[in-house]
Amino acid sequence: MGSRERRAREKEARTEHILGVARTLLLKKGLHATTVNQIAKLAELSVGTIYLYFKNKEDIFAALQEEGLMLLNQKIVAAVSAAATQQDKVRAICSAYVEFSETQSSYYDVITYFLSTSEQFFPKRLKTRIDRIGSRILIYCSHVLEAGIEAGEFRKVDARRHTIWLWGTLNGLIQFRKMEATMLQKESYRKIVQYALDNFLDTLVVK
Amino acid sequence: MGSRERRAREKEARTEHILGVARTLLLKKGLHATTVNQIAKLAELSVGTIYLYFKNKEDIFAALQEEGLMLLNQKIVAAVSAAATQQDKVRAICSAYVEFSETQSSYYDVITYFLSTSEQFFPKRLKTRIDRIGSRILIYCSHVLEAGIEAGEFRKVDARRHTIWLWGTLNGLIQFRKMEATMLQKESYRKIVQYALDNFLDTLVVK
Amino acid sequence: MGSRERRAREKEARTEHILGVARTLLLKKGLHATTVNQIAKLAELSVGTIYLYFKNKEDIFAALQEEGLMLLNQKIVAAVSAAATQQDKVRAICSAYVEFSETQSSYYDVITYFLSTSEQFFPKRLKTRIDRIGSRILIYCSHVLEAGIEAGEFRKVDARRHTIWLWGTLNGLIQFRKMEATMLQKESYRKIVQYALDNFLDTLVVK
Amino acid sequence: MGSRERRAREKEARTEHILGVARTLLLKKGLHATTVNQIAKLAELSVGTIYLYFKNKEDIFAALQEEGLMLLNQKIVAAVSAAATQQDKVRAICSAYVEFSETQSSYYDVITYFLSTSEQFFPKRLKTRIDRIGSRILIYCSHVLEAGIEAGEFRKVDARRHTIWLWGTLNGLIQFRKMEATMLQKESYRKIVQYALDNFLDTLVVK
DNA sequence: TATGAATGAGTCTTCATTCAT
DNA sequence: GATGAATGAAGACTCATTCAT
Repeated sequence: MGSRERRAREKEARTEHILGVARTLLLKKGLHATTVNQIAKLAELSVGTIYLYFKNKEDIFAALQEEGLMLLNQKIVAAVSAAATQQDKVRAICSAYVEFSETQSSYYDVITYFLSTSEQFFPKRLKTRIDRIGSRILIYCSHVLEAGIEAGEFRKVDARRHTIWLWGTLNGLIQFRKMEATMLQKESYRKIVQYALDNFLDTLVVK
Repeated sequence: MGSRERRAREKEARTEHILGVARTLLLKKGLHATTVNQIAKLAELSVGTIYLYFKNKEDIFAALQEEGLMLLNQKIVAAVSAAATQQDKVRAICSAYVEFSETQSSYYDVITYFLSTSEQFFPKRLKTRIDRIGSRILIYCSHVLEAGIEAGEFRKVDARRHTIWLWGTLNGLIQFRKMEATMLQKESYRKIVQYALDNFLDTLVVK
Repeated sequence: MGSRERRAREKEARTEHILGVARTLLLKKGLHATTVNQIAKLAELSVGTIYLYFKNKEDIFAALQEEGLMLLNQKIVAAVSAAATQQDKVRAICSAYVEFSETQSSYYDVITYFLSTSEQFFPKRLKTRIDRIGSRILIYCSHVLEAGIEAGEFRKVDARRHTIWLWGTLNGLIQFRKMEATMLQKESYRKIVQYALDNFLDTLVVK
Repeated sequence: MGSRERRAREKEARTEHILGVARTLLLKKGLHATTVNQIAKLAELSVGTIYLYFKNKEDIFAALQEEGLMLLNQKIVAAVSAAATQQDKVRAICSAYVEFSETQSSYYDVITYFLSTSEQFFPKRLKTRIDRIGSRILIYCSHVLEAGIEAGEFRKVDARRHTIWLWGTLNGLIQFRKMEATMLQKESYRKIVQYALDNFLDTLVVK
């Protein structure tokens, strides 16, 4: 009987579908302005059905966030493995991150949306679960720097702090994308990121 | 007649008062949980009166943001003038910024709250007005770098880009404060900021 | 300024009005089937207005109950003072109680409705407040029996227990009114009450 | 073929099973909070199946009530047959009733739940069917009193009315159990029942 | 100017019932 | 017979905004 299997697959497909719609709405209208009724309508489902797949409105968005962080993690790991030198690995991380913020912009926005949403919406329970995934990524990137140091390719910096610095920088600069037209005066934020990365590597690479 | 004057002054005082209350509530409860009725009650005014001074709930929070940016601008200018060397001026900017984000955390949060809130809450009209104030600050900081370059104290970097890089970094790292307990593993984000600044200056200062 | 006064009076009138509508609906449809929307509609008010006068659906019905118990208390006290002999006072209590259950049947039903609604709907807080009013009535009735005993009109019974017995009996029998057509086979429950009271007094009065 | 038989037996067993679950839930959570989905889950059946055995949610609870009254009837008959004197038979009825209200409190509550629920939940059709079973119990008890009168053990009272009085009293007092902590001031309601019964028998027994 | 009672559309969530498989 | 996913009307409650006083 593939019936049970088919059911399971359909269930997952439906879940994905709802999540997709929710993501779209969240990013178009923001967290609070996105209502369950809207999600239902856009998903062409009844409200009740939404609640069959998710316990809560909260649950929907938490799922979205986890999904996003997982995906980011994968992208970074993949990018790093494809790179040869340690310096290239660092560049790869940045590219992966920036690219993720663009191609998966919906996910990226959801993540930062909640990063900056201090405990107001999410209960601690969900917050920490998500922070943990973030930590995993952080540790992974630190390892890359450490490897570079051990390989003699990088100077003996504080790997952890350097990583946090890099990450903060990326987050901060990516946020400026929304201001390309105004504050950046039409200069592509990507060029700024590239500029920052080059300078960052200057502090790191042994010459 | 000083009567008209007095009235104008009273009007402004009232406006300030409402804004103060709104800020308090916004930061305690978040944007959505702050209701006009609450503002009215805490301000010991009637709801109607609030609408006499502000067209909208939206308007209240936009005013809050402008106020905040103005204040930030002042702080930075003051900090810079107090510093002697160009390097100190840069350090002063950072301190001022981080301090502002802590001591005037209410204002800082309001600013970033909306910075990261893509057109969700504010109509474009308000957004650009705010970006413009941001630009002014940016330009001011660029001038400090340029002055340092001209003085031979700094290397011939791209002042504008270096400034944006710095600002992005600061913003990004300040956001991590919320994660001191989790992702930063109890390390003070301030130390991270210091670490980043030292490294940043390494890319800038002529040795 | 009678303005503030008038406001207060209007406010109370409105409250009464809502309570009246709520009572009507509660008794016609039961607690759960009575919705705030219905109350609003029947009261020709908007839902929001209902919530201006009552914090909760719960609050509405609690108010109803207290009102009812207060009224009952008054009726009993009045009836007792009008009676001459102790025996007459006891009869007066019963009459008052039964009459209350008929003429103020709405109130009576609300009271017993909640008496029998074990903590499911009301939080303890409200339950005990109401029980307290009930206790007051109970004590008052006990005093009548005690007075009769002291006057040598009644036998030396346990006044408190005799009172509870009487009250239980009345409650139990009044409940049968709903079954006049079926279980009582068309005999008026009032006659049954009369019969019970006569026999009850036989256990009490010194002959 | 025993097949048809077996099927009938299985059907009945299933019905009993559902009823059992429904009773459990009803008493744990109250009528309104008990949902058909819950019943299905606890019964390890699908919702659809529930609707195969019962037309309605209403139907389930009506069946529950009938079951309960049947059981009560049995208990009373059994208790009476075990008693020797007529007085003991009356005491036996009371004990049986009070005990039923305690040990089978689930059933008792269901019965009174709906007794006091004027046509709110049940359509007349169901109400009268239930009243009829109640009547049967009433008549049976009357017979006990009549037998006592005929035996010269009881005074020549109106057997029917005396029975209703007794029953009303029991019901009324049992309701007070919920108020042991408050209105009864920690005195066991059972003692009150005993007290009432003793006094009741005083009006009945020939001395 | 100032008030604050009133509005009502809109929020999240529940649940009895149906029906295709 | 049995399943359980899907429905959608209905529930309690909120809140930005208006307007008669």
